[in-house]
Amino acid sequence: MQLILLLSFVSTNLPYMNENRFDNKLSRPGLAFQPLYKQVEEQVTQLIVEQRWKPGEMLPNEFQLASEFGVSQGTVRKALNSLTSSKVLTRRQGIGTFVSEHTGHHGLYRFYPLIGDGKNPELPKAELLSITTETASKKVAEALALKAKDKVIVLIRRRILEDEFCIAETIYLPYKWFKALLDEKDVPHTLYHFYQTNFNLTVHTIRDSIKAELATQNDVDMLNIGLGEPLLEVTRIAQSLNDKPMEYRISRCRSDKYHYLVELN
Amino acid sequence: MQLILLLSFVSTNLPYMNENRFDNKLSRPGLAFQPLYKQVEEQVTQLIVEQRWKPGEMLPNEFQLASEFGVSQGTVRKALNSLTSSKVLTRRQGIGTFVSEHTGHHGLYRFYPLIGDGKNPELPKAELLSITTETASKKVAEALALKAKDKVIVLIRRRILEDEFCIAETIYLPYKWFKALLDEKDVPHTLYHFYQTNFNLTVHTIRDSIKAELATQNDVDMLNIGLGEPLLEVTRIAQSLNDKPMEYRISRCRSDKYHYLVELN
DNA sequence: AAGTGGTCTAGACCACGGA
DNA sequence: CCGTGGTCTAGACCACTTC
Repeated sequence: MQLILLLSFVSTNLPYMNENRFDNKLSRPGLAFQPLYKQVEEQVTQLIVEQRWKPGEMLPNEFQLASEFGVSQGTVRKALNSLTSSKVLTRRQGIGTFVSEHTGHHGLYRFYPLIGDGKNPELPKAELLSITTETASKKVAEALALKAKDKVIVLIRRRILEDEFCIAETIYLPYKWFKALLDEKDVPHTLYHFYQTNFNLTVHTIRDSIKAELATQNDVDMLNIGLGEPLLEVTRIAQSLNDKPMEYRISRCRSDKYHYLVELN
Repeated sequence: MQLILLLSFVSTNLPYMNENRFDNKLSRPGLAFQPLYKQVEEQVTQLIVEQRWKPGEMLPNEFQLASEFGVSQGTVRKALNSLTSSKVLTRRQGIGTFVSEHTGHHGLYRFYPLIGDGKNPELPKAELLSITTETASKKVAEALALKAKDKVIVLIRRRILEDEFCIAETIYLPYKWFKALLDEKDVPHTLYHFYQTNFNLTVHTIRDSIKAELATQNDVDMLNIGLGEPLLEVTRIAQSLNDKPMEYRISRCRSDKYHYLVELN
């Protein structure tokens, strides 16, 4: 009898996977069920996408979020730590939890793997040569998950390290998200931070395919190198926080003094 | 035996950061203090290095490990999950926790980023051309953290994908750890699994530097390609579980039909 | 001193896989 | 059926930062 009473008390209080739980905004029954902490992760990500918290802003503390989502503080913590390990959030003891900014040497560098031989990583400057609008080619449309005749904005840049051209880049952006870019007067060197602050599009993951190529006449003109010299061609698809492709870029990189660096574990 | 010794060092049931804790083998006072779960991570890693559990073997369950290390089950769980995310362990619900094996498509692939264009990842076969012993050059000694005149074992291989040579590799291994390799009759295609099972050396992290190069006469002979064609040269340093460099390799890869793939997040 | 995230513990129940 | 890891909660204390 005591056992029964105890059980009924527990189930009203806050049981794990109680039926009441399914009335909660967070929980779903059946096959599509996700653990609560994953649901919290998704909710928080969605709220960032919706700009409830902007990059650099501080989130409420764990207990406030816990009561908002109707879960315990420990579950919120697990979700926040998971988002921290995927670089969406930054946590600082004694301070708070912040939406990561793609700025400085922490967040940005990891997507700039081209290093001068024997040197420390350094962010190159960029010289913007043109901004145009085109109809996406088949390859570009596929990479950006666009329809056949969708428009894209095309940027052509040269990147400069130590007063020397090192990379020639062609960048394709979906017109539907980036059309305001055409009116922009000053497109900065650090595009990913610019995307984040001006278009609310944060680069979350990238996929680089690397090939070796010979310098064409165009490369010679762009990079001031000899015809037929070997170059690294890096083809990149960048995905946003909600896993939609947001940038397609082809970078042709001098390889005589620079190398592409990867660390895996 | 180790278990008994370890248990004898463990002080009684302990509160968090109690003074008694500092008598525990796991805890250290002062500046070098590490959280308990990190200490458990290090201990478990060390025990794997010492072969208390071999690759593929199952560890004791969380409660047994907890009592052995004198911490709570939750702390052990945090340590085991962390080691799982760094690919040292593999956990399967309902089964147990295992030391990761560098085999099959799960553990091995992540270190083979060369993909046929438009194809799915596939492990290449290898043709071993020579095994020799040399004195390490300055560059090799530096990469492998060896003394000036230490010896290294040098393997030269060609790798084959779909009946075609795609990579020419030169591999340098510290003689002190790999000397038994000289007596080996059958060196298999999958070296990292071989290192793990025969030499108790598990590749944990790699660092690849990628450059574009022109095919030399040697490349022409090795890969059956045209002189002056562009190649990817991948220079790799592989580190073991205890972060010591264990392999230095230079791979010259055909780039006409293959590309090197990186995903970052 | 107050507030934050970080660590640690304890205990409950669930889901999976094998006997 | 049992044992495993997975999820969730609750509550304690520690360490860092700012005021």
